[in-house]
Amino acid sequence: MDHTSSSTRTNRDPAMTDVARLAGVSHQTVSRVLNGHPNVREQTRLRVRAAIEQLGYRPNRAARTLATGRSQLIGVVAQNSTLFGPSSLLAAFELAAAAQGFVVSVRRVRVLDRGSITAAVEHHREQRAAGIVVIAPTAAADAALTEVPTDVPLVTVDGDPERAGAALVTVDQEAGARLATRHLLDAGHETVWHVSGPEDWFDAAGRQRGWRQTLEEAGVEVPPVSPADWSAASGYRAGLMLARMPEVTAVFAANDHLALGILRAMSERGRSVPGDVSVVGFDDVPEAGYFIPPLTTVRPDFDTVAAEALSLLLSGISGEQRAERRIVTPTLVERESA
Amino acid sequence: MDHTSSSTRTNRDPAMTDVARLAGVSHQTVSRVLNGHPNVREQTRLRVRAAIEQLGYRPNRAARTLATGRSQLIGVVAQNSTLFGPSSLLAAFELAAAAQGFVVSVRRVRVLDRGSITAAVEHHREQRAAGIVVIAPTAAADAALTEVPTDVPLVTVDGDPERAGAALVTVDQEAGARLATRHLLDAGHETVWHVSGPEDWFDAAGRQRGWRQTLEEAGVEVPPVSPADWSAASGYRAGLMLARMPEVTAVFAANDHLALGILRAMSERGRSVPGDVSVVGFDDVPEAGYFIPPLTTVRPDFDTVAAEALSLLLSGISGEQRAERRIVTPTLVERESA
DNA sequence: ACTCAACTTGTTAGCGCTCACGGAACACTG
DNA sequence: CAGTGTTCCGTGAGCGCTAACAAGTTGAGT
Repeated sequence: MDHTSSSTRTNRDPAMTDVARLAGVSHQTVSRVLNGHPNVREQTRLRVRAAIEQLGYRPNRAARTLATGRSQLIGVVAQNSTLFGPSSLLAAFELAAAAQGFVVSVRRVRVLDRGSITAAVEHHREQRAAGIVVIAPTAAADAALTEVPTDVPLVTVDGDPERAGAALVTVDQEAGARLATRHLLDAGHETVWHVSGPEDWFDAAGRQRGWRQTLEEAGVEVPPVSPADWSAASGYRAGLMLARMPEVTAVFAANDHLALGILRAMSERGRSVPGDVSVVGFDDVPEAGYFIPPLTTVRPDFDTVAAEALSLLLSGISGEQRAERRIVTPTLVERESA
Repeated sequence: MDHTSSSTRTNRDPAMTDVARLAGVSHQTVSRVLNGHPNVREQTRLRVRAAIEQLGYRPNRAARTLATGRSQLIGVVAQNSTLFGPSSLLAAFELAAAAQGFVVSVRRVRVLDRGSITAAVEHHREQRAAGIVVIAPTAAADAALTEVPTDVPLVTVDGDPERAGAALVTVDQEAGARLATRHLLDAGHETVWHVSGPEDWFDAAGRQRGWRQTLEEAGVEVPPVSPADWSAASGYRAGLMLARMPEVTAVFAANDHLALGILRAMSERGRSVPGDVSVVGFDDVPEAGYFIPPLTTVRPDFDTVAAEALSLLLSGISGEQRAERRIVTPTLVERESA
C-alpha cells in the first residue's frame, strides 16, 4: 500500500493533509472531525476516521498550540524532595490533570528560594503553559510569586493562607493541629508538648498555631516548642530531650516521621508509648499503622487538595480568574499511640 | 514607551519579528543570537539582547518545535504510587533532565497493565516527545513496550533485566539481595528467611533470586518464601507467621516497609530484634535509621539510576540508538537490626 | 416553484519559528 | 586591482494546525 503516491517525501509522520487526501476531503474537515465539531456529515466523519486509522495519524500538538496560542499543558513547580506530603500531592495532581486531558510538566527546584521559583515559573511561561501550579510551602517560595506576571492562571498549593489576591488551595493545618491537641487533652493530659517542623514552612507554622490556640483556649500551660526539621533524625533528637522530662506525657509531632523519631527515643529511654507518654503525628503516611505502637495521626486528604487545585486552575484557564481560597479539612486517625 | 508603533495589534506576546524590528535587524539574526550561532557581530548581538530585554521577549517553544520537528520534551510514564523507590527515582530524573534543559512531562497510570502503558506512551508520542522513559517494574508493563513503535528513543527503568534489544537501566537487585543474605549468613545464622514483594515485579523477583542463590551457594536450606506486597501491612502479617516459628532467626525483607511491619510483628510477639531475630530491608528509606531498632538495609542509588537513564536517553536522541543495559549496584547500610 | 435558513464543505491566511539559500561586506592573497 | 575566502546578515518558504470567511448543498416553509 502506497500512501505517498502524490508526494515524494519519504518517511515523515502523516499530517492532516495526508489524511484529507486519503479521505477525499479538505484538511479542514479533518480538523473538524478531530475537534468534534458538530457540523460534519456522519458518512464523512467515518471516512475521515478510517483514513486516520489507516495512516496511523496523530495530530501534532505543537502545531495546534502555535495556531491557537494556547496549550493543553499545566506546569507544576515543586521542590526536590521525597517528603510524603508533597509527593502524594504531586501524584494525585498528575492523575487528576491527565483525566482532564492535560499534560503535566513538572519542574523540580533544589531549594525553595526566590530565584529558583521565578526561574521555574518563567520556564513554564516560555512553554506557553495554560496554567501553573506552584507548591510553595515556605515564605521564600511564596514571596517569589508576588513578582511573577499574572497573565497566566496560577494557583499556589500549600502557600501562605494569609496572602490575598491569589488562588490558593491548602489543607487546614490549624484545624488538624487542633484535632490532635484536643484529642490528647480530652484523654486527660495536663498539657501537650509540640515538636515543630521548620518555622519557615506554612505547614509547620499553622500546625504550631493550632496547637497553641487549643492549649490557650483550654487554659492550660503552653510548654516551649521543640524545633526540628521534618526528618526522623531531628524527631529522635527532640524525643531524647522530652524523654528525660517526667512531666512530658503527651507530644504532638508536626509530622509522622518526627513522630517515628520520637517513638524511638521514648523506647530507648524506657518510656512506654502510650503508657507513659502519648504521641500524635500528622500526615498519615502509609506505614504509620505499623510503627511501634501504631501511630494516631492527622490525615490530610491530598486527593481532594489536588482536585481542588485543578478545578481552581481550570476555572482560571477558562476565563473566570478568581482569587479564591479553598481549604481542605483533615481528619484524625485514631490508632494506639495516644 | 510604545513598542507597537508600526502595528495595531494589541496585547500579544512579543515575537521574534518585534525584537528584530526594535533592534534593526532581521528576525533571522535574532534567531541566531538566541541559538548561539557563532557568526554574529558582537555589537549586533548586544543590540538584539537589549531589545529582547526591553520587550520581555520569550521564545515560543511550540513554534520552534513545529519548525524543527523535534521538541525538548522528555515523556515519563510512571505508576501512580507513593512507593519510595519509584518516587525518588522520578524526582531525581526530573532534576537531572531539567539541568540539561529538558522539559519533563509525567504521565501517571493507575495500573501497570498493557493498555494503560501503551496509551501513556502514545500520548507522549503525540506530544512529539524527544524521548520517553518508562518505569516498568512489572512484566505486564514491560510486555506492553514490545508493541510500541521504535521511532522515538525509549529507555525503560526497572524493567525486565533479561529483555534484549532495549535500552534499560536498573539496579542490580540480585547483587543487593546477595549482600543482605550474605551479611546475615556471615553473622552466623543457619539460614535466612525471605518476605518477598509481589511476584510480578522484577524488583521482587530479582531480590528473591539473589537471596535463593546465596543460600544455595552456601549449601544451606532454602526455607519457603513468605509472599507479600510492598506494604507494611503485609509485612506485618508475614512477620506474625515468622514470629511463631522458633527456628526463624534471620529475615531478609524485600523492602523497608515490609521490614517495618516485620519489626512490629516481632515486637508484639516478644521476639527481640536483633537479639532473637535479625532483619534486613531494602531501599534505605530516609526514616529507616529510626525504626526500632534502626534498620540494616540495602541502599540502591537512585540518583545514579536517574543519571544513567538520562544519559542513555540523550545518546538515543542524538542518534546513536544503542540498546544498552546499565546496571547500578547497590550497597549495604549496616545499622542495628542484624 | 422560490426564498431563506440551516447544514456541510472548501479556501485562504496566518500562528512564530528554523532552514536553505543568496548576497553584501570585509579581509587577505597574488 | 581582480580574485578568493570568510564573516555577517537578510529573504523566502514551509513546519501542521486553526480561525474566519466564502460557497455550495439541502430542506423546509410559503
